[in-house]
Amino acid sequence: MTDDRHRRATMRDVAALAGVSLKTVSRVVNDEPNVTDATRAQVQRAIDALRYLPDATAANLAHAGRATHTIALLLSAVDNPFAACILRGVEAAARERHVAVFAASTEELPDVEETLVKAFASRNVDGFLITPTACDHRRIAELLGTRWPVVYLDRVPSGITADTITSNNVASATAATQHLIDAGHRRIGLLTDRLSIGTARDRRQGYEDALRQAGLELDETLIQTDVATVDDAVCAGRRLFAADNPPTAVFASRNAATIGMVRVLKQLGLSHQVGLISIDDIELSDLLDPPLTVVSQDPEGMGRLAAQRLFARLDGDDTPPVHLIIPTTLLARGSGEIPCRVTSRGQIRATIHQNTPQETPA
Amino acid sequence: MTDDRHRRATMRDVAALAGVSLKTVSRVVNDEPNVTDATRAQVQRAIDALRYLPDATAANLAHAGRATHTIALLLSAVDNPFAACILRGVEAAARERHVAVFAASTEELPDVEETLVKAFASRNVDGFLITPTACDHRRIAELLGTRWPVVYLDRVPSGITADTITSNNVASATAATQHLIDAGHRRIGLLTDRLSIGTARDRRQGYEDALRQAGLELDETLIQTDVATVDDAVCAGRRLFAADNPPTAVFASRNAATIGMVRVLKQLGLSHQVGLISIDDIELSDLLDPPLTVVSQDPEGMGRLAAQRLFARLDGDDTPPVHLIIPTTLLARGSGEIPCRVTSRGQIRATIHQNTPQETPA
DNA sequence: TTGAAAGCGCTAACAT
DNA sequence: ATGTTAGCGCTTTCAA
Repeated sequence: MTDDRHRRATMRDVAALAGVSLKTVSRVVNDEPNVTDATRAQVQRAIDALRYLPDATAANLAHAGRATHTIALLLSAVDNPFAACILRGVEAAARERHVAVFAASTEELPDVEETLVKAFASRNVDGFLITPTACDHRRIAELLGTRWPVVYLDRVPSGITADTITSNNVASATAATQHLIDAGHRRIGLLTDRLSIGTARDRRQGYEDALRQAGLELDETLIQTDVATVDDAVCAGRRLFAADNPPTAVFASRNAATIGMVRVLKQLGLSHQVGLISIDDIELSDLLDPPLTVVSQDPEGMGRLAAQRLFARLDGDDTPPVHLIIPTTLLARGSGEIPCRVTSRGQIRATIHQNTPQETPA
Repeated sequence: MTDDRHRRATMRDVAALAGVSLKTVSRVVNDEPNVTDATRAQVQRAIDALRYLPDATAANLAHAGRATHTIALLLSAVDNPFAACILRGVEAAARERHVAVFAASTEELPDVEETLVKAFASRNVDGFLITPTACDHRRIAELLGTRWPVVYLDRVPSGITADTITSNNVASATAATQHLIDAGHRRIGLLTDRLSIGTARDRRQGYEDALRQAGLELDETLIQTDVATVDDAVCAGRRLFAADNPPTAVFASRNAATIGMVRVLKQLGLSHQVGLISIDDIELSDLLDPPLTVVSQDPEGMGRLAAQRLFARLDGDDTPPVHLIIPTTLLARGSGEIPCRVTSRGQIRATIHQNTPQETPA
């Protein structure tokens, strides 16, 4: 061999050094009974001397069907703070069971999602935790069959029934919108993601519910969909406030939407005039001026719960799929309590021109 | 068998169904030559019918010493925005090579770090990317030997020489401190992590260098170490401003330190009186009042570069270890340009008492 | 209490 | 172009 230095000690090496059989070493490594203390010590010495580390994948292969103690977590993007907290929660639950976590980003692309699922299934993970992209998930469910349990996170997968953990999106959106209505607003803008994503649909639903309950009419021009990035949100926000009859408050239903909206309001000098409520708390949001009123979710709890559900499935739980809904909390911090001061049509628009004319499209 | 439904089709099953030998299926699966199109199609049909998915771990075991296309990334905490961006960069580079990434948090605990290293080595990862905890890394280096290459990230590991990617911490800290000096400050507070962490030592070094260059004396009472969390930073900040002769500006050398410091300054009503510069840009920090002046790092680039270095090692690069240093950028946005207005001793302290007496310790 | 043989799912080297 | 044999590192029989 050219690079024997790279070779790793095997159980066979340990057995040879300790002067026992393979199986005896196996017994010691796996803490099985029927080994005398003397033999055990002898083997242990060889293990230490060779710095032997068991090969978990070979062990798994031998005892076919046994757990690899490895799971895969598919997020839209691992660096989104919300996703990062989910990962944290998953990791916490996983560590207790000595389970390792593969983390990956789907980029919201069904193709990437499927590629990742195959890649991890091929690596023999025990199961999957997936934030589903907006596509029919029957393909993935078929691919995984009954061999790999899946728990869906944050969004309900379409086309299938499976274990799912989400926030109470409709109720959260209703509460957020209601909160703005309570502050006197009648024209409330909505920023939301692509409606192919269930979460976005739910939040729009909650928004509409609140308007209806308050007897307010739905104005489609106040609704900006397909807001996936901060830049999208900036564009959407500018569009809203360049319109003839702009909103007096905005409900930003995603963290990216919120960040963009805060940026726009600041640029337009409207931070203290326009009400703003957001879903998803972000670091520093309580230190903004005004502090951000948010409907705070519990991504870490979501991750932990999803992992626990997956482990229950792996432990043999074969009860019907459940949809667990995690409650949210409205944190009134300032931006959502700005009263509706606009009485005459167009007043806010005038303010825009005055402060930052260059920001308003021709 | 009790649960044959859970059984996964093997290459043998495919061979049987296609009426060919194992090896022929193997050739088709691995796109090897010497299979007629007809046979290939025949095998492919069996693969599709059985929804066969190759077992990557078995393949790896067979061709011993071959890559598993799996690496492990150890971060201090996966939900820290800085760490999450590193993960993102690593993932981007890894995906190009079809490499899967295990992500895990050390919690800054050497024991956890070692446990994780063993857990991933045992799972046959190809190599490691590690943000080292504050401990002698010879143990880990010995454990991993030459079998597993390691690239260290963000911090220089102590006790060993190995591939390492860091920011230019000393220079960044010097620049940050110098920036405050340029604004007229003479008493500059420093918030930094435990000095057992190299990064913290480097940043303190840079701070001291800048003071020395400006002919300013070092005042130990202005230096708060062991700031690891936001809460630590809040406490440290209060201590600084409760002192007899408080600083007129602060250099917060970590994102947690910055967040805590912003909080304290806001509570004390000093946001516009005290200069503040930070290392590590955070989402929303440009929207604070005043906007935060930061020395921005490139965690995503760091992650990507580290992964590329690891892959180079895996591809056989055996040149001596390198220490790659990623440049940083000072973004002057407001908080760091607040001029030094304090002329008489104790003036700031008076302000504190006036605004929020309850915040000042007895 | 210990060990020998068989085989997990796959690939390498060598037939045919 | 296709198949056979051996074996990766380990665990499971089952025998001693």
